[in-house]
Amino acid sequence: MGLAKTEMFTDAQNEIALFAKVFGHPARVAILQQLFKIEGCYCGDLVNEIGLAQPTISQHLKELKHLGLIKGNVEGTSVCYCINTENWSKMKVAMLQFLNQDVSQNKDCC
Amino acid sequence: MGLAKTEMFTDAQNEIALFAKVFGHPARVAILQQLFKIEGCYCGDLVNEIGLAQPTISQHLKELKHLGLIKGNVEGTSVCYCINTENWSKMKVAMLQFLNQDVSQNKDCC
DNA sequence: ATTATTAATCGTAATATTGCAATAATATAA
DNA sequence: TTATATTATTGCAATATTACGATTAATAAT
Repeated sequence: MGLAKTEMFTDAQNEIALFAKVFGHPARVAILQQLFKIEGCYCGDLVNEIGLAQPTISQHLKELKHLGLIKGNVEGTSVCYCINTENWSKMKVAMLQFLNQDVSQNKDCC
Repeated sequence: MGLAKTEMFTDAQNEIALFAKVFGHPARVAILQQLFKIEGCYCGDLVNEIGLAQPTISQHLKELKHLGLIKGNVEGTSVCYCINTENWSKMKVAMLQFLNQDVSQNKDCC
């Protein structure tokens, strides 16, 4: 199969999984960290910084953009990428709610 | 390939990616939510609750256990699963640090 | 116009993931 | 001991992911 049965789960569960999935590769983690750190965030800079091939970085950027976590602006032959702060905040709401769950009663049931 | 070049990234980046990856499937999200919600957390209960086949649930539980986020205790023929609260907290430290990043200066560089 | 720069896309190989039927393993009950 | 209940493991098919070379597209510089 290789394909998740998303119809069996709630929208909230699928949303969390989608966001988590995109964070599930260290290259995308590194890209996002770099975008938070650097103001000038050209694609080529990320290729140099991270060390994967240009098409590979481009592909990871596409996934991040597709989820709305970053945006890219064409500047001549370059493309400037940066965090989509509004959507990042929205993502955080969902993820934090999941991560901040607490065991209701007895700490260790088993 | 299909295989991440982990050696190019920091331990912290790889750790975040590993945790995120395990949250990247709605079934594992659902399992964890159920374990937070219910005290008696038998494997069979999860099969009924979630609706995937028993081997599939068992496999997802294995991954969660392998990362240390849950623990399982044998009780007769059943196995009681629950959140490993200590490790969950440790995971949260790493994930929150990543999620709480803030853009340093100008909100939208592009 | 030609050439250089930069990034996206295509095609493909290698590997990983998901899901389940069949089976095995383990412990309890009769 | 034999049957029953519960979970783990194995094997396999379908699909997804990762990575990159080759190419294309688009703009800028000469």
